[in-house]
Amino acid sequence: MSTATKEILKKNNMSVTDSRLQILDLFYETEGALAHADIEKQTSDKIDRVTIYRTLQTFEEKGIVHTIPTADNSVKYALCKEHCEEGHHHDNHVHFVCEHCGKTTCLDDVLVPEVKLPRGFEPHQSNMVVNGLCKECK
Amino acid sequence: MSTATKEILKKNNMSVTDSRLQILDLFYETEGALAHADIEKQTSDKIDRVTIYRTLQTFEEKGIVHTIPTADNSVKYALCKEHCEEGHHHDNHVHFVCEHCGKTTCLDDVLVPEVKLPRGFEPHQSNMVVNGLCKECK
DNA sequence: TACAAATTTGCAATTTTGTTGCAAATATTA
DNA sequence: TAATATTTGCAACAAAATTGCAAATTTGTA
Repeated sequence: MSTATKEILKKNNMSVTDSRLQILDLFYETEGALAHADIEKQTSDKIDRVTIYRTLQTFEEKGIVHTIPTADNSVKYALCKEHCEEGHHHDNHVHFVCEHCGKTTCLDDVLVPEVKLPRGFEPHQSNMVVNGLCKECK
Repeated sequence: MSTATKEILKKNNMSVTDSRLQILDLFYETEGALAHADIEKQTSDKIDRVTIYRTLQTFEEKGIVHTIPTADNSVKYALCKEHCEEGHHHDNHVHFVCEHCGKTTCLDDVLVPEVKLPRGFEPHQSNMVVNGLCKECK
């Protein structure tokens, strides 16, 4: 329901609008990540494509969602589970993309392992995406 | 020079054409990965956009280059250093993207570590991208 | 509650990115 | 060198994303 999502918007100093509520609700109802096209299909036709782009961008800036780098280079978004503040993401968990159904899952409990980089490289953030088959598709 | 790259094309059963030589030379001259736009800028205007798309696709199929999934979801290509055969890539190394200069580097010696997935997930391939500052930009 | 200010939205136009079909040009093979 | 096969460039198209701006909605305040 919109009550909880409403609070999230307020907490982040965002105006509470119908589009934002619908899109945020959708994220909470959905298991796995969402692409722009998914959101367009699964929300009211009243919401313009452009609004969806802008909403996703705002959500990302506010630390509500994060983007996932997938192997096929399609942009996907998922809810930030915790610790994300404005302008600074902590989505240091592994993402899984199913090769069969295409669903992208945040493995919140699997942290991206540290790696030793060659001399001179200063790491700030790591991303890891695993492709394979999910439970349902095996 | 084109002599070496020419051999690579021949070895992979590809016709030796000017476009392919130019693009492959560019990869050998360039440290770090290249996006389609980079190639378009840095080759002769005689080479058509479409040809670049098709050449990159062919190179990938032949195992000459591989794609890199970056956090900003732009498609980048880098030379496969070794072991890549037609239709089967072994680019299981970590990629580094500099936040300052934007350069993408293959860390050929840093292998993507294995992670333990939750029950039910069957991994096939892993990708890891580290963001931060490179030697030059620190 | 009502009003002014600030923010957000939708539309239209445009840009960027990627794809396809096909004839002309180029490369390969014999 | 001629015949065959492959590749290229062009044009048209399709999809994805961005921008400016006026209208609509939301917010803060009286």
